[in-house]
Amino acid sequence: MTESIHQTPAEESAGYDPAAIERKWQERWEARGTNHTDLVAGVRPFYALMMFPYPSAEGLHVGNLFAFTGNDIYGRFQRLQGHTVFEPLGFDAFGIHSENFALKVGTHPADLIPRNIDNFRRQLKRSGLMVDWRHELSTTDPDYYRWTQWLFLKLYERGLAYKKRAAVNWCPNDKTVLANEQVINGECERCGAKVEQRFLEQWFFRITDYAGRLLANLDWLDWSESTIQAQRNWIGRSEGAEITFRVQDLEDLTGAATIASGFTGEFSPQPVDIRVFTTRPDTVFGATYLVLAPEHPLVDTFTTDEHRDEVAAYKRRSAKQDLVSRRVSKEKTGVFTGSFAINPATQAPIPIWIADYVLMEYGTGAIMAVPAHDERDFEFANEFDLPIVRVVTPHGSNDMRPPAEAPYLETDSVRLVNSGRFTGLGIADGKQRIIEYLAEHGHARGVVNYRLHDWCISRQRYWGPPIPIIYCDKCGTVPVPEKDLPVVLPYVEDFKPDDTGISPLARVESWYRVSCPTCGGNARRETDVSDTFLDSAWYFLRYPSTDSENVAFDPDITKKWLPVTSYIGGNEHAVLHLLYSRFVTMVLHDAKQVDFEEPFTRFRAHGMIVRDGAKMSKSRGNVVNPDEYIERWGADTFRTYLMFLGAYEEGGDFRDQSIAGVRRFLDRLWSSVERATESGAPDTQVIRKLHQTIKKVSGDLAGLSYNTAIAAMMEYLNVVRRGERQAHRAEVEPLVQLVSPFAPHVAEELWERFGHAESIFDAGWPAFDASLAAEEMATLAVQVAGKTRGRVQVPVGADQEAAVAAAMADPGIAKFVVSTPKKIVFVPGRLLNLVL
RNA sequence: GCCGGGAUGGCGAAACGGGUAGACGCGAGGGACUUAAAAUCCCUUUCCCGCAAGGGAGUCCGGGUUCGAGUCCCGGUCCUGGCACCA
Repeated sequence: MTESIHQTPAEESAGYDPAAIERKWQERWEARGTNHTDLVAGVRPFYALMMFPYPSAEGLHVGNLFAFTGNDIYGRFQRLQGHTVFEPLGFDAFGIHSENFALKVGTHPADLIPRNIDNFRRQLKRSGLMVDWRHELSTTDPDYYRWTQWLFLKLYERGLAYKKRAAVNWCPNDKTVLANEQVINGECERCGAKVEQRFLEQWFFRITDYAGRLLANLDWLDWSESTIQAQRNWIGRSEGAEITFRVQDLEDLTGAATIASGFTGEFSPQPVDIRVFTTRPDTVFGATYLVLAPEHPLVDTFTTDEHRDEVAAYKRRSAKQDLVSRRVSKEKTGVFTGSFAINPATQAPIPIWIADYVLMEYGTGAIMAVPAHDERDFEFANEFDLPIVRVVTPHGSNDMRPPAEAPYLETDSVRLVNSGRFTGLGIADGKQRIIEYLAEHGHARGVVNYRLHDWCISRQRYWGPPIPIIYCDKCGTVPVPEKDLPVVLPYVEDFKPDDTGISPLARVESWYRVSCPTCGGNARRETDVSDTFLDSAWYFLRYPSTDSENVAFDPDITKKWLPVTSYIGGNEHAVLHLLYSRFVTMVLHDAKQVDFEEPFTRFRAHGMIVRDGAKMSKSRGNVVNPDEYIERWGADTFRTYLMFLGAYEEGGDFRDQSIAGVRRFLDRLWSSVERATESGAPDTQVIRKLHQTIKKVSGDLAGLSYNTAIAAMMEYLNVVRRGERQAHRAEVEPLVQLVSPFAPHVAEELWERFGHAESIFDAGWPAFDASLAAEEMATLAVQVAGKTRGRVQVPVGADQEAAVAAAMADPGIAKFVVSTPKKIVFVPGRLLNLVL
């Protein structure tokens, strides 16, 4: 029992030897298959999913481990509660990150990635996750991306994949397409050259067709509120109207328009209508000019000869600008087209301009400008001396002058002015009545717009799954037949993007030259690869079916295991990854491939872990390398510390000094178990505290409140050990179970020392006795006139009378009660307030 | 600019339908054990006044509601994450 005093100091200070124990149990788990999930026979399936990592060359980031540990604890807890838990892990290894890194260090990604994955797997295994490694996957594996390509075909079949010309960021120096993240202040992140806009034919998925459903389901999903909000904003529903403005006197311009558009056929004197989208149809009387996006297809048809050069120059200029800096620069530029349109409300002719502050991608690519009530229009009107007409004013104000700065008035306390028969109406009424009025004359209709864009999945890059499409001279676009999948990404020595602006695969003639699957004639493959987000949009469907060779996901297994029971990940993926996964799942649902339309029943976003108050980054030199810490403190300590440093859903601050406290806790637990006695009876007060602790920890784990669960266990252990008392086995054995999700290795070891042959993770979760968990005596805070003056002990359930008597019996309290209380506030078991 | 999250001791943090502010841990101070140190164990530790008993103040700032506010409401400051000319 008191062996420890005979140990060498070094051994004693170590408390227990994590390295030996962790090795022992990791080996034993592997040998016993402890972490294997019986996907077929397992009862009460629980799919505990974590966002799979991108296997970087730097190795596992502590942020990954923070996320995974939190998920692992939750999974282990569910297992202990009787679920069959499936906790798979894989690698998101395609993409521009890997490719760029490989370029930088001069390795081939196909060589680099397996090394990185090996390193990640080693690190992950060391950290003691309950992962069933038999279901590991990598998105770069042809057995995986074969089905990514299959997924593309499913979308294509359903008309949800289409090709169109779209702008990309182009670095004229590196001669390559850049992702938006690679453009820093309008310059290439690598060489600093000014980035330009280029147009390429690209594949898109029609996610906008699903905007309404993607939005509506957010109402019932059990997800972190912040994530739901982010998705709502991203989908960006706005209600408004499409209003049609007719271009005036087009007859006079048609000759010019015909020439400009290269139109050589028969002239037909069709009037030209410009449709605009607005959320403020109530302000149509204040629309004093129209603005079209420079790339709007109608621009040339009504640009007058006089303005043709200027317009053409402006279009060239804005086309040259890269996508990012065009958004960043707020200066208003634009040119007049020379034409006028009729405002359908006022019948007045208003000038038509083009300007790059109007985006072709949103709405109709054209707006009616109401400079009095829109900040951007206001700036533009001031820049170019365009008229400003006030049409909204606060109640009771007779101010008809144009506002000095643009107030975006949309409240209950304003009314319309200068608006003909609608003057005097409120905003909501005005909107409705004006739409109705314009609609009668065919000038308007109510519409809903989303800011969500279709998903561009083409990447003019090498390191990704080739898009399974073949272009035939005769048959046109032909999807690769399913039986020919996968379209294997060839090993290409020179995968550097070049000045063609198209994928490196376009240089590999032996690969792209194929015969048409339909007619056998000359054909070539699509040489773009798909977006990494497509790889990760369905990986959760693959995990349970990694053994299925002939289907992407086995129908029976999928029915049993999906949708995912619990998904935990970072909010950096709140929008793209989670939205794309939802979209893909909905499509598969519509294609009768799965019987659910939402992939993740419950999602929780974990927080971010910083160090010494600042985000970890290589440049700051404050990156935590998990290996070092596991080496020094052991995986159990490291895991528990990560969970202790802050609220899981909020993140926390990593402090080197604080980790020692967690290690001390585990050391104390160890020594208490070592010294525990089985003779006699446990202390009843301690047992009472134990049951309270079980209750508290169970509740905290269910709510991911790991930090407070750990605090509760520490508090309990302090009670057990108070005054160097020897613990009874019955006092500490359940504590070992409570600790096991956090510190699985040491818990297994102690469990074995208690004489159990089975894994602690198959032993269930300790139950608490509600009557024991309840307190006998309550401490009541006593306030006199709202100030806390003392506390008294009363039996639980004591009534107000008893509480007052107890309070008045305390002279320290009674002395403040200088008059008869006017009012007594009594909260049973908590507080008594004597109001004088 | 818009949308999230946040601000609590020397430090990381607790306080979950408004009800004992600071649980738990780190650090610090004191003590025990030791020839000594480390480790371990015990005590103290929000701040101010006081030898003490005790008293006062206190959760970013300013108001408000309430018997009672870290928590709710109004206004502001700062930090942090995301989006960004979305009509």
